[in-house]
Amino acid sequence: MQEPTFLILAALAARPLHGYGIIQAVDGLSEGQVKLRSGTLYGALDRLDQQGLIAVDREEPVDGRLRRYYRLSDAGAAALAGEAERLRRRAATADRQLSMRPGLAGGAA
Amino acid sequence: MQEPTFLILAALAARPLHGYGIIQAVDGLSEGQVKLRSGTLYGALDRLDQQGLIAVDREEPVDGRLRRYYRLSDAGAAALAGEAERLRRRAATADRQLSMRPGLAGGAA
DNA sequence: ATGCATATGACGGTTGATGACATATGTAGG
DNA sequence: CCTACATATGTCATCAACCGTCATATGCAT
Repeated sequence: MQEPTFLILAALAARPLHGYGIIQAVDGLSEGQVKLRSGTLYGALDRLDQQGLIAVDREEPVDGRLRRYYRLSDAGAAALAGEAERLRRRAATADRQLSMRPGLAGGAA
Repeated sequence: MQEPTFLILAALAARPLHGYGIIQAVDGLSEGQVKLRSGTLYGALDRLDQQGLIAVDREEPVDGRLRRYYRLSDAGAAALAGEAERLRRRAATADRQLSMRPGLAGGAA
């Protein structure tokens, strides 16, 4: 799972959001590091919906246009939690390996 | 940076390795979760070399064939450390968001 | 002799992210 | 009034990275 996908799920975990709301939430969650493009977003939304990780929560007509809210499904929450755990393991692994790096003073070896 | 790339850098952090050694190291580091394909590996090796994150350490002729060892560069170590930190933040963000999930007993809200 | 681990590498296909574009309303400023 | 920007949804072509498969070759064990 890539970062944009991961952050979309994370954004939807707290509450249902519509497309533009997700873009803003991801911007906030990533401290401005990840600017989600609409191309990335709507493609990911379709994909995640098909995979059952998210679902349409409700549709509200605003200014004569349909605003679609998505929410995280139970499967999506599980996937997100699993991925978070995975990331933590990877980070720990990298640190462990870096501490064994040759030519480093203060190595644990 | 994707997971295979990340794990290649992590594998090389501890010591220089040749291609097949990296495949085995990644398998071990990921506790068998990530089986690196040779197609992924050699493509990533070329790319990371071009980016200056890894470098050829030495070349040893074994059985009439060249075995090429790569090592992590300083830039690669910095990139790996930065990415690890990034992963940790993402994991924490996801957990925080999940704890705010509606319909959950025991939410911190 | 058959098969498996070791070992390097190329090639085509798929997936997911990116960048650019199209479209439309509300709002603020000149 | 006109311009520009935030809000808002969506499509399309392209690209980067990964995946699966194939090709090739040696050493070792059965």
